[in-house]
Amino acid sequence: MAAPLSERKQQILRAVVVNYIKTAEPVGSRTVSRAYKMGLSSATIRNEMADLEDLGYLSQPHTSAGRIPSQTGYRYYVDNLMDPDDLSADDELAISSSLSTEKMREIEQIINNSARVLSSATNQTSLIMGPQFRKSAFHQLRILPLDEKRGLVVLITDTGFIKNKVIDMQQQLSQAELHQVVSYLNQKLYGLTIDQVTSSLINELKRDLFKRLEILEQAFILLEESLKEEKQIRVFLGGTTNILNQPEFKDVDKIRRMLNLFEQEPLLFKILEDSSSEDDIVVSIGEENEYEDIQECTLITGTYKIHDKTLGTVGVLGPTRMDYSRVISVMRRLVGYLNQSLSS
Amino acid sequence: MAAPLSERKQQILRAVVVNYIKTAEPVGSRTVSRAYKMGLSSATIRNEMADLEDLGYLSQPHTSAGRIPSQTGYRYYVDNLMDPDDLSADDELAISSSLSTEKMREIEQIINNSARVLSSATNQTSLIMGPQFRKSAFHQLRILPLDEKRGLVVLITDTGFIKNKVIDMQQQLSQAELHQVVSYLNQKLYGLTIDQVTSSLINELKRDLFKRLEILEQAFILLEESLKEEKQIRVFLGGTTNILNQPEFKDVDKIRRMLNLFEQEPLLFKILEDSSSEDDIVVSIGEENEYEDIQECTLITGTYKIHDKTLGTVGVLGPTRMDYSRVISVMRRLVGYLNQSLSS
DNA sequence: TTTAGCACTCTATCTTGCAGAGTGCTAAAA
DNA sequence: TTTTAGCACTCTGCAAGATAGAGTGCTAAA
Repeated sequence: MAAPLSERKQQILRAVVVNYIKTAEPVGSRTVSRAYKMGLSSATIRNEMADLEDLGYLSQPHTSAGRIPSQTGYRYYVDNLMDPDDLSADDELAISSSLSTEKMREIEQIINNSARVLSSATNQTSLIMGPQFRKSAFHQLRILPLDEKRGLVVLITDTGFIKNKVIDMQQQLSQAELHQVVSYLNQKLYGLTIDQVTSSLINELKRDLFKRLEILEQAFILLEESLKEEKQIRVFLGGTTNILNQPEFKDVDKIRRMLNLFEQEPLLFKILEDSSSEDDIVVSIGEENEYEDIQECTLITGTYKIHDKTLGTVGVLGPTRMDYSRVISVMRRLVGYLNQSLSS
Repeated sequence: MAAPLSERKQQILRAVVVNYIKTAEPVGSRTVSRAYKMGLSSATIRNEMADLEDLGYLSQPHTSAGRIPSQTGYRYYVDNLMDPDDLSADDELAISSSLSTEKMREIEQIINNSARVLSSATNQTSLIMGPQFRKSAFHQLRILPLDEKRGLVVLITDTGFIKNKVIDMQQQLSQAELHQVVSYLNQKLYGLTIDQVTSSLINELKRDLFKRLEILEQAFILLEESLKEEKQIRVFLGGTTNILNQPEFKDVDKIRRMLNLFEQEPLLFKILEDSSSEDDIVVSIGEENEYEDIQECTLITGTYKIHDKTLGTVGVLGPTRMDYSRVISVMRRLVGYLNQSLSS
């Protein structure tokens, strides 16, 4: 399998992949010899293509059709043959304008826009995992009295999350006492990620503060509920209808399975999390994906950060026949802008 | 058009509608005479059916096919012929258990669950408009100092919305001054709906308070942004893939148009708002819908309330061939539970 | 007024035939 | 030894017919 391909074979493989990505039609020897003038007749190309098929890089839908890349073929293309796609000025503009011009304070809105841009620039479906609340670090807890009976607990993280909850206070507490308790909690919790605020830690704190327990019970409930509630993180989708434009999804049954998948947020979350790496863009082709439902697809993922801390994952999902170099370029650019606009 | 139908014609019309809803196949005279033994031969039924076609209640896909209900036919059925569907114990349980058992604090989660239940119980796509922030009444505004340079503005409505925003305070303000300003605002705004807080009102308030203007500028921005940002209210969808099971959507192009519609939240919002009435369940059949995209569909809507105040709209969207009586029953029940669980 | 009977129409499906695209192989040319 | 031309062969997709089935409308009898 690791036998290095001759220069000529590489050129032919590239030609087939590029052509198939563009046309979605099996590529014949004539097409290759004509379109990519390398001074070879179709017969020669035919022989080479037969070799490439034996080596597992190409396959034939039926005896008298052209060749299409196999999964291994795509992999070889991505690893060795692909040349980087320079984004057009238009693309560049589309990405930057939809992200940076507007002053978007809401992180949710930024993510949503990103999903839209990513899907429309790639013509595929995009999935973006929202920032993971649980991985954020505890920053500040406040309790704001609303009236005699109620208060507002506010929890702020370093990544800009603000969680709040109205609580009932069964027992009156003086301003000073409240302040004292709150600052104790802040001191204990500061810098911990939400994940680290386990219930055992909460219990420990409760013991320390048991005198004021009744009032703070509700505040602890906020903490605990935050943990539970955010277990399923939102995954933002863009361009789910784009798969309908792909000829490989003209079968209604495949469409159904795909759309069904899109409705299962927790699963999408797992898929994204599993196949992504913090460092670079990851390309998972066909059966390289663990999840059966997307083994006819390619998933390309990247991660975005705020102040060098990984916040979430960005993904593009489409048929294995996808414009790899374009998607990768777009994603790289998008992630760049995203990092930049989140850090401000 | 208003000529009353004979009892027999009504029975036949009902038979055709019921049968077509069930099978999605044109209904022939033989089928009607056999299945609904009313002691008439198929020939007689044929004559009656020809009459019903002349009257506009039925139509024929082609000369030698059975009849299918026209839009007018469905309308007549819904208004005069339909008998109420008693929900099975299973359905009843499915609805109640997925809504009331769990202690769901988050309104978003309640709505989301409702959408799921509604779509799975009806096998159609469900749309639920979240509570309308803009129609909520202003309840309380608070400003909570976080540190020397920043504060948290909190806006609370009577329907339990809590909006907040971190603001920069360019200028130090004493606790007392802040308190004074905030209570002035609360007094002026209390009880107004968010819709009523127009920018002219805001400007007026700004004039009154112009001495502290710089600090409060940010608080006003929160108000104004709330107005803008919430213009497009979230519409929760359930069972979007259900349309794929409907034989009328076996055309990929129709599917695409439908799914495209589902991605346009503001449009969905308008559709729901326009065709709903506060009082009862509304059935809009085919071209009775204003929006071209759904003129091959039927939209059934209802509204849910909290303390007798209308919060949002619930809808079921599917082909005109839908099980009207079932959908209406399910929706009526769901809205009941929803009202109940929101008011607590 | 209802019914039986029959000719007619339309659709869906299956078969057949054919053109087009592309291959693999062989033998000749470089 | 490598490349090329030529040719027979295979497979698909499409169009044109053929056929069965369902259901109608009409007419004449009950």
